[in-house]
Amino acid sequence: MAMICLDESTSGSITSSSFTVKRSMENSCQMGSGSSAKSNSEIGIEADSKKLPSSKYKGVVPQPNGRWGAQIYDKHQRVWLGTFDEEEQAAKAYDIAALRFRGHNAITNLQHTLEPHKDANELYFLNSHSKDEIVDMLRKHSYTHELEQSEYNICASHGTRKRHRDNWLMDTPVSESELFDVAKEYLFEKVVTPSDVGKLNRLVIPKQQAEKYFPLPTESAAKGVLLNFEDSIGKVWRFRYCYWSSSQSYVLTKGWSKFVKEKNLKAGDRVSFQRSMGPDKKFFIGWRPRNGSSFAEVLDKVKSSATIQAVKVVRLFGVNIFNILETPTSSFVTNNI
DNA sequence: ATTTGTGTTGAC
DNA sequence: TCAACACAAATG
Repeated sequence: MAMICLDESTSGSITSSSFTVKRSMENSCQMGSGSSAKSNSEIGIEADSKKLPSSKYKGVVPQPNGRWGAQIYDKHQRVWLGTFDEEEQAAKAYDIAALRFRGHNAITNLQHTLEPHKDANELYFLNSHSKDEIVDMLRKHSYTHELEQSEYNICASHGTRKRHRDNWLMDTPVSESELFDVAKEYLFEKVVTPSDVGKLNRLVIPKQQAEKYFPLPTESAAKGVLLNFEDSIGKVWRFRYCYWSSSQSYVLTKGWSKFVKEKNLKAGDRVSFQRSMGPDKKFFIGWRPRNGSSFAEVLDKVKSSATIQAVKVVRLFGVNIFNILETPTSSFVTNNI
């Protein structure tokens, strides 16, 4: 008889009694075991069942008490990301870990909106911390707070580059090619004027920057040239670039209004330009709202520092992330801002 | 007493 | 890699 009782208990009926209350509210009936994932996600599990309900989210596993665990596998090993009240919280935790562990192409549960500067901050934050640090934050449910804290710090600490000790460009498992095959040099940015976004279909490039970064052969100055610029989502924009002798200014003309329209540029917004550092020398264009985070401002400031050799901007997760090259003595050292 | 999250297994 | 499951370690 003892044997029978043990068999019954191991199947879960005893322990289930204490927690089925909450779970029974959330779930309903049980399905056949075979098919699983998709169907279970919408249907749920029977009230009295000893079976735990599968989550519809990747990396999310049910807990006996009705809560949800999050886990991710890395190097043949499970990494526990903590437990959460809500299934979606666990899913989000997995997503964050996936982005940190596997890069921007990682499959995630939630469809994250690609908001330019907000994402840049978060991705920069993610890669400025070790996997362990991110996991700790997730397990302690402090990730969001830490992230907000860091955004404040980034804006508040402009010149100081002490904040992050870990150099993600040096020790991160993110593949080097993934980072450097898209390395870009930050050139400059302009706060667009009302007429830059008006009906004139032109953007005035500040003379100094224009002559430095977009040199225009005098023979083609009036006629202009066509320049290609790739934006943060990989779309290529073609603008006519020429010199207007009447106003003695360099301008992007044909094609510009289309960019203004699609990006919904408003006066006061910032447009930035980058150039790939490889042999190809492609141009890139970016923009951010008037009150966006001040990465570009940081770059402009830190670039004027004597020890700064160059500012590298790399594209990661579809956004631009920058890196400083400086020469303390003779050797190169890479650092975070 | 409860909850976490690890040990383990088998499917993909 | 991944999640299902059982249960020991951890926690209150």
